[in-house]
Amino acid sequence: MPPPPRFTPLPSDRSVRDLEETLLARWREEKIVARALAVGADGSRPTYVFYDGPPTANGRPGIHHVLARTVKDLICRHRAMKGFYVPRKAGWDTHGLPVEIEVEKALGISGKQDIERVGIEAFNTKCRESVWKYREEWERLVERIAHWLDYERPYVTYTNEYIESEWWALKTLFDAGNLYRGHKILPYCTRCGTTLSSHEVAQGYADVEDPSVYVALDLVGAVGVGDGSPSRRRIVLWTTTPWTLVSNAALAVHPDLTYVEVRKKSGREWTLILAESRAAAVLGQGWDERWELVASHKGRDLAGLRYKRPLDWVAYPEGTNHEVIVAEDFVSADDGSGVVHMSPAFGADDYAAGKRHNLAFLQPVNARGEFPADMPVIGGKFFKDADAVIIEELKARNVLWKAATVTHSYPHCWRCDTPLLYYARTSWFVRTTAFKDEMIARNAAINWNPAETGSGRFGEWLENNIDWAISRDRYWGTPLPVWECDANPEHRLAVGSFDELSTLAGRPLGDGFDPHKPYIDRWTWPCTICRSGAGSANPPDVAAVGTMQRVSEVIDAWFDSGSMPFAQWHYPFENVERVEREFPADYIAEGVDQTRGWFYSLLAIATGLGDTLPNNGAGQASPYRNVIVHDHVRDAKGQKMSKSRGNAADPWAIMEKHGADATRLFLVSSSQMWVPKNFDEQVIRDGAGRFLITLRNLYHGAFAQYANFGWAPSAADPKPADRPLLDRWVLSRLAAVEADADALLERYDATGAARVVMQFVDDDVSKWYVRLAKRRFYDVSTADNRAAFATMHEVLVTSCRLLAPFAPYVTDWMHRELTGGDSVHFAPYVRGQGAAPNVTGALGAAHADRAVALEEAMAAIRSLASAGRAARETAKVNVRQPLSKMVCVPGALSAAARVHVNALITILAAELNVKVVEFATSADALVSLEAKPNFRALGKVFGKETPKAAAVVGALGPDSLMAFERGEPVTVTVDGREHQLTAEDLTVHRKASGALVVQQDGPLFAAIDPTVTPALRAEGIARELVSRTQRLRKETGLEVSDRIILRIAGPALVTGAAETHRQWIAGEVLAHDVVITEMMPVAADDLLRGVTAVAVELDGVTAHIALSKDS
RNA sequence: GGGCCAUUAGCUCAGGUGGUUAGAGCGCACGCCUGAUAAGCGUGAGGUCCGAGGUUCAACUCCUCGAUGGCCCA
Repeated sequence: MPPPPRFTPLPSDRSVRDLEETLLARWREEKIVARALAVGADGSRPTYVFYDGPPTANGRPGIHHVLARTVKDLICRHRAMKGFYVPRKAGWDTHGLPVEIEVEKALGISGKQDIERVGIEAFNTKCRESVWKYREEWERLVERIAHWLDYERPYVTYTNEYIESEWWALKTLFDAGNLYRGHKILPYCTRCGTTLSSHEVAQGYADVEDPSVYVALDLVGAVGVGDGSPSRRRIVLWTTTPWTLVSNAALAVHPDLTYVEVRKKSGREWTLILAESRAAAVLGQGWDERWELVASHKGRDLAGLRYKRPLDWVAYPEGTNHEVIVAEDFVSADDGSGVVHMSPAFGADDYAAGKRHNLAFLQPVNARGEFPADMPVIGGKFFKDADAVIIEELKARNVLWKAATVTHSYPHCWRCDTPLLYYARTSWFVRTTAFKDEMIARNAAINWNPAETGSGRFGEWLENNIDWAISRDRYWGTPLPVWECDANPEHRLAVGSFDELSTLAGRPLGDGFDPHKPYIDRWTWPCTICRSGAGSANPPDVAAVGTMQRVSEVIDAWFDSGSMPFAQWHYPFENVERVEREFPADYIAEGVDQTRGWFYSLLAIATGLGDTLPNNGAGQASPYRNVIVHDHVRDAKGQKMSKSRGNAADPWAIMEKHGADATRLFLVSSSQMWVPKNFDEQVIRDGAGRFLITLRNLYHGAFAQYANFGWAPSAADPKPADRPLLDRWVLSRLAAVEADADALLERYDATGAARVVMQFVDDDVSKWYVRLAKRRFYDVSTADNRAAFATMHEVLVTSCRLLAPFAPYVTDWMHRELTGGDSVHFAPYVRGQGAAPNVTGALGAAHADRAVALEEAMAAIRSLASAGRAARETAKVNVRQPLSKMVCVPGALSAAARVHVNALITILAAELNVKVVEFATSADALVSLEAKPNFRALGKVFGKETPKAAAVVGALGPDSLMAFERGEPVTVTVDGREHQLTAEDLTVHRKASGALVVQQDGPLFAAIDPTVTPALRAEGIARELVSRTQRLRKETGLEVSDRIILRIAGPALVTGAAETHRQWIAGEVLAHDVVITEMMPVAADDLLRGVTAVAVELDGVTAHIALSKDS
């Protein structure tokens, strides 16, 4: 058996799926993820810390997770290749409302009463199981898309260790006075029975149609204006929540706003008061024709007037103020009537105004959002459902001015879609306003990608920061570790560890200690403060000693995730050194929706904890130094993906069809991370998929299948400096691309990096280098062959490394084949990378292999080739027909590049199949000179006269231009103004004139002489014959190395050409003998001897060729 | 209702500080190659740069006002 080929073939029928799955199996076998995570863990490398924002595993992973994980993975992978130790601990978010709601659904129950009936113990047990529902699928997908992170030892937010770390944090905040209980108006979900934090509310805005109701109320004890006679006066208020009128306590006007009092001209007996600027909106266009102005008032003058409320179903408490007009700054004249109805229990502004004016506080809605059953008309109704009935009632009471509807954005519960109720509740808060400035300062130090998110969206959010409502009146969450005395709630303390709890309670934790509800609420003890008599003037009274009982709340799951920098390591109880080393993070990446979520909770908690965390004193960094914010994935048409629309892409189907490499590459390269991405499978296939096919073909088709004839890297390969210019050019480009890709990744521009490498492989390598160097791979023995192989090998190996973060599968496969060594993921990202990681990547960096002038020259050659081909198309002479001459101008080049252009001219000649390439000179009759004015420079000199000046410059004749080129002074006169032209003012272009066929590309041009002489014609025919013969060889199934006997017949034109180029033809087609005849005698026995013959049309004449294998 | 971000060829995207004929890839058309062939390559046709005003000698670029889409806030 022959030895296996050195470079395993990668034929195009090897499916992506097979390749990736084979590799995946190999990775598993090698335990490569564990190995990758361990590199440098011994302290041999500097650390680059990544924090994983924990997902919940009670939902299936979707395609947007593939995007998120690709972004996370590729930066980490790059930094690991750069020589860092990159710890990447996976995490699971396991608490909170989403989990509870899933369990409610599973149990077929809804609401807190149902949960209490099931029992908290049973309910929480279900929750604990539920969070792992899709864990297996998650882990499989993460593995399949090659997101390498530590799932062996993930952090899990419900574990005792994690919770204990949070207790420590909460106690730290509590002891600093930054955790407090307050009574505030908070957005509240009546179905879930809990308040929501501002970032949760932000998730749930939706456009809804609500009533828009104007109500006209009578002023009480009013004295009429104008003639002074008593009359009825009415004031118009506006609301979109008619149900809150039940608890109306006051009306608010803006003190500085002008209000008009008007009477209908048709002689009604009453007047109407409303904001002047709203009159048209409330009374209709042209209102002043129908209404007369009786008086106008400043808002502050209306304050103190009394009115009669519209609905009187709830009694006002003794000693409160009610049915009074107050002046408040928050009143807006942008909508409504400029008069705002106040209901202190149901609005934050109302509540604050209520405090200021001692207004009656009516809260006739229970925690389920229902009115009391015994209330007239709306008894027992859900608050939102009362609106219609109340409008009817207002009509009946003759106080309704008008009712319409308005579509506006209203907050809903982000989990269950119930409209939220702004409701006065008791809740626990983190006093983030106390360290708002510090958060803003830390935020300023974060490298946000894109920058606008940090300065804009997130920055503004911080500016408007309010205290963080962290408690939830729910069941499955980290319990708030605050204990309160039932005799005196002022006796209150936070417990910061389980040991402390054990000590306070005076009993051991015992096996199976669980800090969750309901168990934790059984931990009580006699209040030590009562016992010591502190806080009381009286001596201790043993009978009055209260019991310390935990408050009932659990905390916001966002507090869980925001605690992960320390809680994932059970800090400060364990792993102190680890956290000292791995806080803060160098890098995180999440979706825009996390701006007010995880991005905020990380910052708020870390800032609040200050120097109780390592490296985190005042003025220190944020908990993350760099962040990439990615946008959402939408469907191919730009629609939001959702289960209900049925347009959500299934990541598994995508993996099967396109593979992880193509999917990742598409997600990264098609557009920046931070713009919404349209997920179009067609684009995956045509873009990233196609690119990967090209890469594979370069490996297999252009390199491996020939290298396997006997090339392997060795000292016999010429040194780069001794290789042909073409090789040196592609190596220079490689070095440039390597530096650029690295620099772009260093600055978190993954899209830019992917594009720069893809562009190089496709354009420079495939379209140019391989096309020109192709024939050099057909043999393996000469120095020239070895140079080509060595160059191609270097290009492929390095390209694999550069692409490894984006397409980890195929690059690893190829890299192993090419190097015979280890996985690409353990290779250095940049060649010559020292032991110390280099993070100072600069675009266009210098490199030993860079030859900038050569790159410049080749760019010019390529442009000329393109112009030359276009010229041939114009002349309708195909490339196989040799032509005598091409005349060109390579444009403005540096002197160094000019030297290279001369050396590269043979490439141009071969590419365009011309005998000679000449450069046009000014003296050349073929060429005329033309001035191209530079508006930018001329504009500075001539200002308004620029267009005239440009025209004058453009009209300069050849003599002037030649003089200008020689450096002699040339002046132009515009409107009598003289100006001596400088090199800045214009560029001189050469243009072909005469009979040549010309194509121009800016300053470049190429002109070909289309004349086909008989000799050229013969040569063209010889080339055609070779081409047809080659095709025939292939059709016949000959091996590329098989020798043949060739017979050619045809008219004199054909035979003459064949005769002239017999030697060359024979060499090209590997013919031992070329028989040239006028006729093609096909003897009967020819067929038996394996002769294949065809008639071919060449350029208008018919020729016959026949070949047989020469055995 | 307010704020932010988009809007450039059929599609996906580039286009420092305003400068003359706005680019690329894909797709499309036409063609080449046939020793990368379930590949490879070339040429070409496609654009009122969302609209309307304005500033300027000159606007895709700056300003104002709109439109559409998205995100965020109240």
